[in-house]
Amino acid sequence: MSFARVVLDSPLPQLDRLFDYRVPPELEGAVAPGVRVRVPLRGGRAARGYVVELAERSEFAEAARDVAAVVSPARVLDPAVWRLARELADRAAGSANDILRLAIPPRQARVEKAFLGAQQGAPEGVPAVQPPAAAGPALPELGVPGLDWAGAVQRGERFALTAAPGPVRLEDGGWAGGWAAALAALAAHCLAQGRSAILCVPDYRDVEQLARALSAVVEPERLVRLDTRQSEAARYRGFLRTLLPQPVVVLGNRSAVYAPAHALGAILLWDDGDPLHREPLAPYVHVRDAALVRARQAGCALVLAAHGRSPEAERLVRVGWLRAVSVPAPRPHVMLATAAEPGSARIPPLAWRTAREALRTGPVLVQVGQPGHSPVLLCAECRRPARCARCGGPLRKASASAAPACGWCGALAAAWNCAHCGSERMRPGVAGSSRTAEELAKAFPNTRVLVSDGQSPRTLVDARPALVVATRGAEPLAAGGYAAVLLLDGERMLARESLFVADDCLRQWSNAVALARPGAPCVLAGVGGPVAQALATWRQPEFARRELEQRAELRFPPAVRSATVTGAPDAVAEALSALDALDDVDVLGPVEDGGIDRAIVRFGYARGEDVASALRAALVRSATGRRRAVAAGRAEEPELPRLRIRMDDPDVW
DNA sequence: AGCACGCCGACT
DNA sequence: GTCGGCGTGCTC
Repeated sequence: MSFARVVLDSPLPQLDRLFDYRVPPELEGAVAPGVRVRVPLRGGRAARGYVVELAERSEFAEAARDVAAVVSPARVLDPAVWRLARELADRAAGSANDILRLAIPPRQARVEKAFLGAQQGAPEGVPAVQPPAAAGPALPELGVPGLDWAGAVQRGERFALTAAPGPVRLEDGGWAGGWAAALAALAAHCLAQGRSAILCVPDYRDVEQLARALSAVVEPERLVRLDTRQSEAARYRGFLRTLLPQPVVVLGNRSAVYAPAHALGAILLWDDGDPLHREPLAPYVHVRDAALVRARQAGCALVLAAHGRSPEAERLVRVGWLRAVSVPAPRPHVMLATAAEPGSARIPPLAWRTAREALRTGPVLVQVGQPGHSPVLLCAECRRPARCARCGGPLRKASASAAPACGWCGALAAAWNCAHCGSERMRPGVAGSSRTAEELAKAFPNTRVLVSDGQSPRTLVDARPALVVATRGAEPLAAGGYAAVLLLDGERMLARESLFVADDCLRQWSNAVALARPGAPCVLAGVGGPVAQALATWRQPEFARRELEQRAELRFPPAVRSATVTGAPDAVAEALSALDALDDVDVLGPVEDGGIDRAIVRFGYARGEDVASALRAALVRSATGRRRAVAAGRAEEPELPRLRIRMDDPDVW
């Protein structure tokens, strides 16, 4: 008699552990580690789950019931992925099962059938090894001095890589960012050693770009894409492909970091500071953290590559976990144009001149902060937001010629006057991308003006002169690079209330500057101070280090970690009391908001395990303990908010 | 989540 | 004496 240890597919924290089931004779052999199973639960309920391992004996031998069925023979839960899910869940005070939901795409029966059919002849559950391909493409230069990459893959070394700015020409005549070519080369070398590489990039346009760069150096049948833009079927097909015992290059977004790639040699993460790398689903594990833990567990190499340096990456360099390396490149030509009168000249004279000059030789990128026409209208006198007379909503204009209307109730603001100063005149607030485009079209009558924003992003523009107005993050690549780059609305971008604005702005400006051709002028308008200096001198790591030092003094992340505890006041108090005995832990709050308490716990990295396990235990207690603390209220009382724990939430700062 | 077990009030 | 109320705790 043997037993199957099963992880249940349930969101309940109290079920987040392994359950033992007997393997009935008729399922002997079919129940194998990694397969999806159906199992009974007390009360005639059926649950789904994955077999984590088989065992000869069990503590629960008498209580154990039989595995009900094997859903399919595909071994979709890789042992290494299970270990990763367990550790990440523990670190994030969440369920391993929640991680598995990200790691294993939903089953597609038809896709799986085709996959298993192709494995005919191989022992059950063990896919056939495909013959190694004939001599592949020639390996590209790595271009990172002092980096023994082959040795690094062997020894599992970790790096913060600064990529060279500027686009590069690909073999097929196309263009890609230098960063993409660099990462493609690292992945190709890893593959040449017979090891898999995982490439994680923030958004689908980065996937496209990197896929182009990879196509020159990796055979197509060795490349597996796992991105959010794919259909469910394509994603599952790609996922199953990574289960085969042969090295591949996995390219994708956040969840690619969990791919069960065979003989993993390296994890390569592009632009770890991009907010798209934050996982929006519980337990909210950042891809950077997942990559760090996985690289340590797998003993594989890790590269955090960027044009700049996130404070998190800088911290890892400071503590010696990452070694800083870079692709040598000339420093970009960045000029600062500080407006004489603050808020007046949105496009300073230097920027106009630069654009005019550059337009003779190629496209000019204009980065703006906001999409659309003009999101808000302000009072022309007192500069306060113009409000709807009827409902108090913000007034805006849908296009240049449209009448101002309320963004909430839609009422036209016919005879408007400012509720504050009585003025009858409005002026546009921040100009959006299309408004800037109109403005520029007027100023440069015989020039093409292209717009790229979140709604209709462009990926590539040709090398002919054009003004390319793009919102931050939606900048197209230009063939040969931009002849000039103008960074507008910097002041407005920096004015956002968040601890991380400066990092974020510097990162986005750096990425825009990196789209310029070598030596092309780039103008940052209306911003001074250390952030602007860091961009102009192209010394982002030093800025990151200063940020980190300041945050260490204030005890802000990433100098420390944090946990947000929310819920009913007594539940929050109970959870916090579990932390009393720990040192290097302090609590901000709790503060009350609509019957819900919220507290922020800060702690040093060394305390992470203790804090997470204490909070997790409190969460389980609150989920299993007396459900209705106030049993007296029998009617539909406003349901008590359960306890919620979130580790390292950047949005609270 | 759902369901079984368990310890106090009205009943054939 | 027993049936059943729902609070409490467990799920291999």
